[in-house]
Amino acid sequence: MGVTKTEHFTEAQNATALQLKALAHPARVAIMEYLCEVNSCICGDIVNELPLSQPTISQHLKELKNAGLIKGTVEGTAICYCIDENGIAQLQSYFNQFATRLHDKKQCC
Amino acid sequence: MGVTKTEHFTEAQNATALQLKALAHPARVAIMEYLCEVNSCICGDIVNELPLSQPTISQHLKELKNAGLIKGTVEGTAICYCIDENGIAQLQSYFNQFATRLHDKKQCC
DNA sequence: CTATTTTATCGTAATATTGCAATATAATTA
DNA sequence: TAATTATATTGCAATATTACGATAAAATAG
Repeated sequence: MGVTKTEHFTEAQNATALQLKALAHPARVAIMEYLCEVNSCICGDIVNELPLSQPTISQHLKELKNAGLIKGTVEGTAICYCIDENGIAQLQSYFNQFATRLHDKKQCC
Repeated sequence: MGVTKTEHFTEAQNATALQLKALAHPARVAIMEYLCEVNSCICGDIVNELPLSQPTISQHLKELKNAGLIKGTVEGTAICYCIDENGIAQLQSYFNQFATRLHDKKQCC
């Protein structure tokens, strides 16, 4: 055992879980917030900003990219990572809809 | 290695990551959506709704509760679990603020 | 008190994640 | 082409997560 039973859940539920999983680590939250904060599009000086090794940062960036939360474009020898507004918009929409549906129906506890 | 370096990130970043981690599994997304959908406050018939064993559901409920996303009240031999609107409000606010800050600064990619 | 019902916990196997040193790859420069 | 710079990949050890059978605990009913 120990393997998530994705086949039993809806596509949407699996997709949502994957997107949230990409943000379910403080380093990746920190990367997203840093990319959001920095005006210009910042490349691998995330490595200088965070107290993690270059391979570890690279791995976290890969996960964020796979989840559609950031995108990277080659820029000389460096790579320019920026936030993918689409991914954020999806999460924003998910929680806004959730909250709306929640207020429609009274909670009992 | 293999242990998350929480001490290097801000309290807020760690808290956000923990909350998102609680939702980073399709079963827990499904539980939240089920609790949201069901008008009355539903107890352990989540077990009947989802294709997972009772101990597994119980474990997932515990994680959601620890993260402040649901709350449970004893009701006879059963337990009534409902969504904690506070937790959802926090996540909703996080992504709304993130999106707002994002639109203020131009992205380059 | 005993049985029943409902939920939680324990123990454990299978798998996934995290982090980094070492190394590889890709683009540029000399 | 060779050296340099920036990033990615590999391999591995430590730890965490997922799932469930077995069992315990809590509340009620008889």
